[in-house]
Amino acid sequence: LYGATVTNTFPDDELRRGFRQLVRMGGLLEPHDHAGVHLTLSEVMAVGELLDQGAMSQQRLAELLGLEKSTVSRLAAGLERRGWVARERVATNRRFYELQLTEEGRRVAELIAADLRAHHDRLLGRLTPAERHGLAVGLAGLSRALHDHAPHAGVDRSDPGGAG
Amino acid sequence: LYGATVTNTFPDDELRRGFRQLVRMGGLLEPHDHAGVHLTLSEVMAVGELLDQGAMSQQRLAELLGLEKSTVSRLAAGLERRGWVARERVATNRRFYELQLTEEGRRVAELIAADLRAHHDRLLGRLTPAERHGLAVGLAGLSRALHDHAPHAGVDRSDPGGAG
DNA sequence: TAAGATTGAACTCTCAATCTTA
DNA sequence: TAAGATTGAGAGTTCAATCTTA
Repeated sequence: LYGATVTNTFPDDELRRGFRQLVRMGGLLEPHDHAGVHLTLSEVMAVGELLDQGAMSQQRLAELLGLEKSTVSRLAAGLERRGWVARERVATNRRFYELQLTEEGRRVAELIAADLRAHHDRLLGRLTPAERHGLAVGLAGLSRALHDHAPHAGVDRSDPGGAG
Repeated sequence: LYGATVTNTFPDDELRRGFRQLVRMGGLLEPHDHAGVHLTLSEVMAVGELLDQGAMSQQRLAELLGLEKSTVSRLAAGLERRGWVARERVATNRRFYELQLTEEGRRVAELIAADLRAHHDRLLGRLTPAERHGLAVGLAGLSRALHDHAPHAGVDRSDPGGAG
């Protein structure tokens, strides 16, 4: 990526604008209106995790989604209000909520999963095998590099030492 | 990516959660506190575009950033208030604002550019050559596939005819 | 009418403070 | 004290409606 001819002052057009646009467009997760019901991106992610992983606490869901516990608190309340998620205090430790898909919630989650899978199939079908392979390899590496560098990993994030 | 053994009901864990986490972590664009001044991600992008592309209208900036014109209106007002961007109505057509970095704005933008480049250098330095190559190839393909599928490209995403 | 820019309402999210249970 | 969950304030964004200029 770097090393090629650089015409712009800002770094790395491909990564920078590319990633931003990709996610802004929501192309990877949209559409999130499924079968007449509307869900936010985070709600789609949430029911997906509950479908795949089963019952869990709000704290655990927040970790999986990369959201604040306060956000998940409101998110879970919304899903409960719509009848897709049941929230029950854990008997042995009443600090915990146990989140679980209702029957209706499971139905919705499975519809979304099918929609999303079809969407991704179409999307990835437009890539060449080399591009699909490259994406898998490159994202894995990037994810690892970001994780090593993450704030919560204890790395100094604002070290200006290597500027230039 | 697809084609491998699928254990989860929701599609494509790698893409789905990976991308979401990547951007949540902000690892690609952070840090965006530079030399004592704070900028939002969108402000960083904005001064970057103005540095690279020169003067432009708010509409144009909104396109480049993938933001609504209303968002850019407030964003530009903020940058103007802080003395980094000059907004002048175009003489020949007073509907347009011409956005342009001030001298101070250019100084800030160049600092950010250096910070960001160093950050990306460190990040990409943690990837193997194969991963860097894969990322470039894969992202280019994904970007193309998303663009073909994008709403503004005229593809049937939500059938504008009856969506009211 | 059309196009660029602005405003107001609503939504998602974070952060800090607080409540509740252990 | 500690940990899970909730609440309130504030930021950034979108959408729809409006203002301004052509």
